[in-house]
Amino acid sequence: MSQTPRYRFAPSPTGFFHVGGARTALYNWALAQREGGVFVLRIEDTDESRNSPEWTSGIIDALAWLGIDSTSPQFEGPYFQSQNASLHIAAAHRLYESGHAYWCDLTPEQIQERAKASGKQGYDGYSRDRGLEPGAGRVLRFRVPEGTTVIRDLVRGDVEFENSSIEDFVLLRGNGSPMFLLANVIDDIEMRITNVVRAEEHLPNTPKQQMLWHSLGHEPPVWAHVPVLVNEQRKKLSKRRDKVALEQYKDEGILAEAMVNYLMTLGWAPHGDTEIVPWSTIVEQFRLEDVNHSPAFFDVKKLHAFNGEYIRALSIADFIATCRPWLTAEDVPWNADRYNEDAFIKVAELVQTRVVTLSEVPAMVDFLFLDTPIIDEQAFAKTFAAEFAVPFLERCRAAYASIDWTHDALKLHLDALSEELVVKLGKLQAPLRVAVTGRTVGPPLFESLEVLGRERTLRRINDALSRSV
RNA sequence: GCUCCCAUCGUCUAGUGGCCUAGGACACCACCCUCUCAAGGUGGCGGCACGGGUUCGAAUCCCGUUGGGAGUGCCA
Repeated sequence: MSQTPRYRFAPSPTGFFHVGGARTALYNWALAQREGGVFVLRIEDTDESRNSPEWTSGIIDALAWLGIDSTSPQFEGPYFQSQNASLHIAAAHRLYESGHAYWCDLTPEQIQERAKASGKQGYDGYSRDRGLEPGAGRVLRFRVPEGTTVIRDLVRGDVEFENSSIEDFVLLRGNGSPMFLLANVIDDIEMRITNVVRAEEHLPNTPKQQMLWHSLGHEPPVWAHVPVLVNEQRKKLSKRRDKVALEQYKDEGILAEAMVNYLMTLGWAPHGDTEIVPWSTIVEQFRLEDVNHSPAFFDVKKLHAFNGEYIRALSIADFIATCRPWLTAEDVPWNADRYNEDAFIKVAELVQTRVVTLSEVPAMVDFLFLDTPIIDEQAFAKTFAAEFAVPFLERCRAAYASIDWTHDALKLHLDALSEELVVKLGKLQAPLRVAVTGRTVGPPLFESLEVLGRERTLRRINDALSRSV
């Protein structure tokens, strides 16, 4: 009879949610879902400097954005490591009483001196058999046994560590507070965790944790250490150098589904030859045994490609709804009261295939809501340098004053002009586009004009004509 | 330094001894479509780090070399 699998995600609240953490959380969540297990969230807040209540709600929000729903029956927590401190300390004392740990009065400086004198690194086990009693400033150290420790890891297979290469590590600090390693293990035991899936950087700590599990009389969980995410220099993603905050990607208009899908293809791939798959497929197919062993480059370009796919897959109604927050934000280039959703709806379809992130949307339609367009000077100079530009615009102005105001009629007229002036339509329309939208690229021009309206179009042509002389 | 991990196109990956003339995706290039730009379509470029084994047969197994990475706190 197998027990229900209990996975866990144990971030420390450092102020923002890291994309690497997001991937680890997603791995755990996918597995818990598929196996009918539980996803336990534990906030590892035992370091004072990494603790602030709003960080925690930030984590919950980030998880929710990723689709990890804290109200799901398969979600448990959040638990707070700091609240279990007495449990950690009690366990440490049990370890002392059973002979698995001992007290040590060496200061870090003394340890360094001894290491220097002996030519070996680290703590040398000096206090192992000194039979010290607990006392002020004394740390409790784990007595690492002889032998070897084998970690059964689902992604890496068996990893062997020589115990002699592991020093007697600290369980309790001189001030009596528990160390992370201990707290982590005690919490996992307490929460009946059966599967630990986390980043590879924890692998070197795992033998210590496994020894703790055994010393405390428990069978260790199933381990799985997944490769880290790296930057183009192939270094672990760091918040100092790299853009790693999930929030930043959300703010630039990355869709959660795209982020989730992309993250899952780092170190793993769905079956078949498309990587764009719904979460349900991922849950069906994801197995730790299939996770790649080497670090994966977090490629923003590919993330954007995924995002473009997801944006284009949206129904037009969903696309409009998804754009709304970006079009009604504070920092939009037009006066908020000038925003007209009906106008946006008319061009939405044309915008949808032209953006990769939602943050690009406002700049693509700003000319509709601005009194006067934001003129790109370089584009203006370049397009108005053409000989035909001014005469063309003058004729355009004359014709557009009376023509039927539909994109077809608008275009038809330019087609005729194009033939007459022997300038290809593609070139011909450029000055018009710059005059009206301020830019050289954008949604199809005649549809844009139709939505803009005759009056505003003519005014902008006038403005352009007068500034070009 | 020491411990551990890793190695398929530029990048993310498929591949678990014969289906591999190594497949897909992103990026890149070309062409088609086209009112700009996209989107879409078609095609192209490009890889098993190296050296030894094992085997009738190796990207796949073993060993070594080289190259990367992670860890190495009274941080988490």
